[in-house]
Amino acid sequence: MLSIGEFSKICGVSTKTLRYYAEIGLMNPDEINPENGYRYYSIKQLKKMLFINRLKSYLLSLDEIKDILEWEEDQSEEKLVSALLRKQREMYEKRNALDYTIKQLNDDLSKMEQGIPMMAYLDSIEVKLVETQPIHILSLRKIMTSDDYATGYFKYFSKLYERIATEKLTLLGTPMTIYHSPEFNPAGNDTEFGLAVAEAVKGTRNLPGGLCAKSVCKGPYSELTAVYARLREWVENEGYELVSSPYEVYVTALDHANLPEELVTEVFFPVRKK
Amino acid sequence: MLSIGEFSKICGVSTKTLRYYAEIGLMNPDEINPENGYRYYSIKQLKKMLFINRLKSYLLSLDEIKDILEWEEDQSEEKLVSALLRKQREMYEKRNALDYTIKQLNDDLSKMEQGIPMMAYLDSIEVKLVETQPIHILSLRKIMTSDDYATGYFKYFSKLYERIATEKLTLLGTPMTIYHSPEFNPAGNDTEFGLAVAEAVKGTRNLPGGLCAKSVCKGPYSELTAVYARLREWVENEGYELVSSPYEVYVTALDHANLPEELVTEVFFPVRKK
DNA sequence: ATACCCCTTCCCCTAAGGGCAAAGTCAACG
DNA sequence: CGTTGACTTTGCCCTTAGGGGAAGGGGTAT
Repeated sequence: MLSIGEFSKICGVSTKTLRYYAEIGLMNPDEINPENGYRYYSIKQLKKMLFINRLKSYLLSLDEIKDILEWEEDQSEEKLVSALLRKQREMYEKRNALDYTIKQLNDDLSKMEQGIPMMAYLDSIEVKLVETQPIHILSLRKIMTSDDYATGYFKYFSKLYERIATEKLTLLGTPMTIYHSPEFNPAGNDTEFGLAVAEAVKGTRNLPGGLCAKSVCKGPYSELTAVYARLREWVENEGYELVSSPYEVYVTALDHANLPEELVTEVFFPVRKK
Repeated sequence: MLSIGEFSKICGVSTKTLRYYAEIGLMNPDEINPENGYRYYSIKQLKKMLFINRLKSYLLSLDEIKDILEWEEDQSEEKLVSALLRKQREMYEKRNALDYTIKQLNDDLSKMEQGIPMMAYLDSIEVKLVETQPIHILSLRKIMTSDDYATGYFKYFSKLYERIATEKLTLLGTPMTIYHSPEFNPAGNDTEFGLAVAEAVKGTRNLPGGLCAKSVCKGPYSELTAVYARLREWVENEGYELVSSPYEVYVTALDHANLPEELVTEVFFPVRKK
């Protein structure tokens, strides 16, 4: 039997960590002296500890590792493989995200080398005042998190397209979303997915027309907030005020064929003169 | 002026976050109504918020961002660039680490496909009983964290080599480290860097010889713990006990020329029969 | 005046432990 | 046998960047 200190030294895990693992039930010492509470670990547990460390290095949480250790024996093999394959996918996604961020950072750095301030692109976002016509939209209203936004986009617009097809409605224009949430909430925002149609049937509602401040966002959706900020600034500077929820029109669909750099999104802020 | 909700919606930042940023002094609302405590943000702050978000996307901590915002104006430009270059380096390192982990994971997965359990390699680590001779070592004892281990390795062995050169001592064998810490501590471990020399001068100490369990670790240092565990297991199974601190001998130096896969490290556990 | 939404502060929660303190225990040395 | 120093225990607070929810007060449109 090994004292906690010896065990710690051999596996390269702090005693603090070992006590924590005992606390959360991930790995209990093989024996605890009932008189003084001293923890003693067996040689066999060294291997278990190394296994835990290996899983940790693959970015599994302690909870996930605990599950894996509890399967043990019966069908542990294939379940472990499937868990690792899941992590593998996560790691590839993580690497793609990291690569994208590095690319963005390099873009900004090369701009700064040319003396262009990082946020200069904001001032070059153009705003136009337009008059929109009232339309009928067939819509679905859902609470969406930004994470599964892409999934939801496909799912709900597919549903809407299906209805248009089965009910033989006349589609006008491209998909749009309207943001009803009074504030941004990472847990989910009140989002309306809509398609303009010629007919007014049940399930459609009227989207009133009127004066709008409009900008076009070319690029990934992550740059939309900049467009929002610029529009809001313009509204203020020109002496207008918002009258209802802003909405976006997707000129190019989010599709596997489109690179995020090629996306075109129009943003509308319904306004009136103050 | 924008209420916290409007501001939140436009920048895509939750009100919770905005209150938190005010709390830590990262971004205070431009105006607070003294009667009801309502926060009001100006249009100008939209740009600041977007800047903060951009820096956050580059993995800067809120503390680092706060520093950057406080430089503002004077030499902010070059300091910002240098901070971003530092982050760029960190991100490249992070990507390399991620790539390495992915590779390891893929190795394990392909082993498992062949029906080889993940931790099987442990049992194939060979242990030999050897008799070592007492030697003199010129050494330096330091508290080292595993992070700056590589740096320290170069630094301290360089110092020792320098002394050997200036004092014209006779170098015997390759560098070694001895682990004195009674337990593993992530904040730093009591590590002795030593070089065997023929002469006994001041600054050298005697490293007693004797019976040792010995294993060889081929590969990166992260696999050393497995060797430690295997050695400890062997010591137990064969009825020996540890008599002093284990030590490692670096057969191939950690050098830019060597890939981690090519490193060879001998691990010695001084033992005696129980 | 009411209803409903919006805003405030306050407190607890996260993952994976680290730091520190007070107190108890063990083993070795004299 | 006693003491010292090393080792271990529990307990409490701290970390990042906020999220969740409660309790209470304010704002405004009807």
